[in-house]
Amino acid sequence: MTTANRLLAVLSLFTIEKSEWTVEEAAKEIGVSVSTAYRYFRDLSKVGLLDSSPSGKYVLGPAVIENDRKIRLTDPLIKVGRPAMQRLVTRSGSVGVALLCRIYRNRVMCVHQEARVLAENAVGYERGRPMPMFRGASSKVIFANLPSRTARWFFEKYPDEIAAGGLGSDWETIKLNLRRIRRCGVHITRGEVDSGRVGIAAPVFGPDRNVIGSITMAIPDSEATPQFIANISALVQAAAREIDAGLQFLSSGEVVQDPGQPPVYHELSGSQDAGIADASTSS
Amino acid sequence: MTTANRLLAVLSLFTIEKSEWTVEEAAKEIGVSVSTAYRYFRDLSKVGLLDSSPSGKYVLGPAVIENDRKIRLTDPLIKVGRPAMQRLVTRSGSVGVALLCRIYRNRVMCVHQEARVLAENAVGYERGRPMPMFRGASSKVIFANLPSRTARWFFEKYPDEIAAGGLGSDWETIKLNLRRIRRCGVHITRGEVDSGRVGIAAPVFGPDRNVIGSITMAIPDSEATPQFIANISALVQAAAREIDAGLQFLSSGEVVQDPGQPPVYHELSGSQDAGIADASTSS
DNA sequence: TATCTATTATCATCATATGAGAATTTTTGT
DNA sequence: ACAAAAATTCTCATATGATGATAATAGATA
Repeated sequence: MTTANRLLAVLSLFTIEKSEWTVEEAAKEIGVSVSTAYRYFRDLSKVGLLDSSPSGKYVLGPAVIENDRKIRLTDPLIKVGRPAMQRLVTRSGSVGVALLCRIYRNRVMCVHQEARVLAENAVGYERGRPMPMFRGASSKVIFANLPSRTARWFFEKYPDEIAAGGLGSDWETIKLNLRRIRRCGVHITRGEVDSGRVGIAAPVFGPDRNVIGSITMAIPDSEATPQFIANISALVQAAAREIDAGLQFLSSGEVVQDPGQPPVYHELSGSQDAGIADASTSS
Repeated sequence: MTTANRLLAVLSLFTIEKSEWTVEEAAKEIGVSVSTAYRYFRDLSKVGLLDSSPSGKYVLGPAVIENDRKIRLTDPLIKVGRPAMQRLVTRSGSVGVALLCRIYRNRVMCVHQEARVLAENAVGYERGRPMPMFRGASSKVIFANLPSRTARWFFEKYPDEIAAGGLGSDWETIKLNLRRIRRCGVHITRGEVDSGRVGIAAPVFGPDRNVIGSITMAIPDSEATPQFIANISALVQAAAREIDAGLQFLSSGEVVQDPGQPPVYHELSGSQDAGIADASTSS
């Protein structure tokens, strides 16, 4: 265990469950002397990542909020995704919320949301909340598009969670289900994350053509007629292709700007029907 | 320069202006060998604070977003402030946006916003954006309530910015202005941060009775009749006292819960008139 | 004021962070 | 698909500087 690792381990101690740490607690937990723990806390506090509340308790500091703004404004995926998501919401009649998710530590995390009214944004995929890889449209559509050996690795490690997600208990069945989702291009789930909500998700690929995340529309059950779902599915897929293209553009080109609606978006619209047909049967 | 400092310095390299760094750039900037820089980048990436985009560029990583959620859900100030701000917005007729700000590195930063409709939240005090200490109601009301020697220190260091903020050029004048704001209990500015917006701010004090931040209502110019401003001023002050009391309660008591509306809130309502009268003349 | 607690400073010792370069993996161009 | 280039990790000898015990100070509490 190296110095840098220990320092970052201290930062990782701060969780939702235990958000306040004393220096002595942390010292014991990390396995380091109190002197050293004080040094770590001092250095982390100096850059604002920690903040000392009275009585020797420490909590996460304001630099976390500042960094979050930095990432909101500069992160390539979010920068490319935002305008595409805004268009998606508008085209969907401003009902529901658009979610941009990405892979994070063997889980899936929402990194941006767009909606006309944030009022009813009480969606389970809250921004910044790591979610399981095998439940909900946003997650499953990512899982299905992982390289097969990666998916296999997940199966070895989390067979029970995968089964609980309804994807099958043996590798053959799972492989079949994943292929179906992959071929479909879009995946639809009902009430898996939020009861009364339908999720319609499409995978987002990085410049190297690997899945890096997904884009999802979550709409109320009441709106989810087959017709409407069909429309949304097409729109979600289109938005995903926009983002793919935008990322590709960013990684190749030099100029940083809103890529708008790249032409590639229309080229892929032919696969929509097949996708929707499969999607409506995959439940 | 210690190891921990260098590691954190790397993280601090990532700004809005330069959000992508190669290992070699960072190595040169920090003054460390490329080998070491790679170690730093690897360790930071391992915990998700950095993320490698293709072609050797690094950007801030998803752990930043996860940490932001942690702080939203656990930070004492935000936890206490949120319900008070929701009440404030409701009582204000749901026009405008409530801002919770705090001191951060000689500046003022918004850490939480509440509004009925986030649509028109295009407020200059964006969450996570460090703002000057001498412009806008949120900032000035904090500055005015700093310990006098701290205020003095700011004067020595930033005389021009203070003058630009309209607080005076010589220490005597400044001291007078600050005392007026302090006595007032609330401070009102018009169009200092966002044109067409009026800011009404009150200081927030920590358990040790030192200013730690402020709470502000930003309302459209069109709504800002003297009558309405008077009402809002009282509500903002009340919200500030709620937060004070909530923090005091948190630091003394053990149980963590929404403190609701502590009784102390009504005791201070008598000072509203004086505060408003002064405020409307301080412009 | 006096008594805790929290935090910083001091310093000798040795663990380990560092830098240069080789080796390996990944990406890019054709 | 292959070759060239870039990115990243690995290796290792050396001395830098991180560490822990203790003392000193600051700060809170009563």
